[in-house]
Amino acid sequence: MAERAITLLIVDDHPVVRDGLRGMFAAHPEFEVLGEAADGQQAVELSALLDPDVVLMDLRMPGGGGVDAIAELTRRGLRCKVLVLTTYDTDSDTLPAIEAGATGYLLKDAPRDDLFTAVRAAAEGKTVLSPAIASRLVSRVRAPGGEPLSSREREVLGLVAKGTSNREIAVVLFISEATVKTHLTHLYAKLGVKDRAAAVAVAYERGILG
Amino acid sequence: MAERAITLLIVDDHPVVRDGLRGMFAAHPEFEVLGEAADGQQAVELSALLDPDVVLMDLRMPGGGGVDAIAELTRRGLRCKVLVLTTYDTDSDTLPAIEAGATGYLLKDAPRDDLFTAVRAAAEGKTVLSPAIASRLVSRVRAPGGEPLSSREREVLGLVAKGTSNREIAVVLFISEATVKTHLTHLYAKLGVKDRAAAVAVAYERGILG
DNA sequence: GACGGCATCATCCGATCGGATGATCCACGT
DNA sequence: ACGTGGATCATCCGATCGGATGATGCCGTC
Repeated sequence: MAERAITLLIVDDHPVVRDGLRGMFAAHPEFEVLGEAADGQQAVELSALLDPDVVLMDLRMPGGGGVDAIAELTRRGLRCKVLVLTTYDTDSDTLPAIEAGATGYLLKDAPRDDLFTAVRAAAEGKTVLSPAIASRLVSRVRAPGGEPLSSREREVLGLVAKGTSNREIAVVLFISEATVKTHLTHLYAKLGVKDRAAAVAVAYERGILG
Repeated sequence: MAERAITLLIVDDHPVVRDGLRGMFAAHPEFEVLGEAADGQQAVELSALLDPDVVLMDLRMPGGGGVDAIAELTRRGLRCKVLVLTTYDTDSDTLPAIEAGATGYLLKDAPRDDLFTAVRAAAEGKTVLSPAIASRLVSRVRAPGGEPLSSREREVLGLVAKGTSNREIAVVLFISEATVKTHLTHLYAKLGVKDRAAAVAVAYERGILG
């Protein structure tokens, strides 16, 4: 053990959380916190500059979402491992984050020791998932769940959720009613539902609306 | 200043956040952290035991939601002020928490100094709302928001959200299709919408579904 | 005992939706 | 150059929905 400290970058828009993490890791000689970032952009810049072993990243942040930041880090081929530290397991970004290249995914309410263990594992490139997340993942995989909606489909869906009729949607979007219906049938298929009410419900469940 | 330290109780199910807050306030002689709790029950017990000036409370917690804890503190007539510290401003519990007796409502991503200011204000019994929360509140108040649905109406609405047709709902609930439609028109009126899709959306927004 | 709220049911009808089908155009990547 | 996928449009038709209107029975309250 303790050949060399594992270096960290902490990314979170909440000062409280950054302090908590910093304090927690600073107390262990096994870890070294190189810096903190408050949004995705800073995270990418500091990762390139400081070259940490592990990036502890919150997903929901203003000014450059965490998922984009992870994708950018992966694209640049940086060696750092990204450990996503999120608050709720209901995040609709779970899968995208892992697809984007996150090494692990933990809930913030994990016990301290789990955090340390996870960071060590992440530093070695191991994938670490908190139990809640893991179970969500498998259920996702089992239930196809996943086809993403096109931007136009999301737009239509948003109007549907407001009670807009197909004809009205057509007017608002400057397209024909037929096209609106096409988008609807497509998004029904993608969401696995058969009417607009259920589509809205699924959209809220998955965080597409809300 | 500094006649006596403002005593605090920290309630949050996330060790990380508890550490962050504790560290932050411990660094200021103006404050004294009396203890920590990880859920609503502990919060109530420790509040009664330690009699803190201010309780810093997260809303979303396992084993006894924050709102219940606040209501219980109020019911017991404890003198402590509850300052709700939540992560997102999308919480549907905003209003219930304040109704239950919370003195203030802050987002966790507030700057440190705002936090200190808020705690001081709360200790004096002043109401402190973060700007984002405040604006949400006024919009809620302006939009009457409020007629509650009957249990039968909620039942129907839940099935609607699953994509169930009126006829199918009738079968499931052992009532006639006409009755289903009656419930629907009633709940449309109460929610201020004109079709089932919008009803589902509003239901999710208000936390009736989800 | 009258009244209001809730749940129940019925009928009628126009408006809207959802499914099926087939077609054109454009952008993007191979 | 070709294929793929998104966005666009059209037409037809049966199914479903939402509105209007009116009625009955139950229950708790004043």
